[in-house]
Amino acid sequence: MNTQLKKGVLELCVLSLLKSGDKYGYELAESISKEIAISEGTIYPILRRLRDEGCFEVYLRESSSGPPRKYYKITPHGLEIQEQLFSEWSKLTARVSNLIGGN
Amino acid sequence: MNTQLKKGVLELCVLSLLKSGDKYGYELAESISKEIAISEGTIYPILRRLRDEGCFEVYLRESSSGPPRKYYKITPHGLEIQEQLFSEWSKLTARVSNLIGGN
DNA sequence: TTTAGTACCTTGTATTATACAGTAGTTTGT
DNA sequence: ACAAACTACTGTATAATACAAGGTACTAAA
Repeated sequence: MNTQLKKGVLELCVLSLLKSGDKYGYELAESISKEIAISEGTIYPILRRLRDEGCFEVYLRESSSGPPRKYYKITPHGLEIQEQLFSEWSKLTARVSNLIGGN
Repeated sequence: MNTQLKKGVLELCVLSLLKSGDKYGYELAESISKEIAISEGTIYPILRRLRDEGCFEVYLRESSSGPPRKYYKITPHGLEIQEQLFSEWSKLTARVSNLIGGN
């Protein structure tokens, strides 16, 4: 799938998925992969960036099936960012529709 | 508007707009600006790239209200690219919807 | 016991589309 | 003569994803 089209969208996906509960990186990568082709390594830079921007709190939890998992918990600031991004995404898709019509 | 979300989309817009008839650069910039905020200089690198990839033929036509206009005429190859891009864009929007649900 | 495979996280380099600001030439109106 | 709108172009910067590689932990099979 076209790389460029995904720009910014994965960020929205990550934030949105975390609205419904804490998740760990690998889990997010798996969920997103089911709909959108991404290489696994793609997700971690996004998580780090968003964490650095204060969108997440992070904690470790042991797993019975592998190494400890790093869980991401969305913060109020993260929620704001998510809403803003979602709003821009919605606007953009609507406007592109206007522009290109049925073609 | 979020810069990253536009990546790849402007290309789709340009190609789609040219399906309904030849247009010149400034005209495309104006049309797109009505829906999506872009600075005028943004459009020309896109046009050059797509032309280099064989999506357009180009011709000059004098204008009575300014310097000569450079018209872009989409080629069969350009049409293919447009269809492909449109298809990917449609898939992406659908899949993002799946992923983020109502949130 | 060794090996393979899967779960999980990280990082560095490359790619590439848009942003922005600036240049430049033409025509019209004042 | 001058300003303003019209039209085209370019160079530098920014920033998100791709990809590859590496590393640790645990499990199951050979």
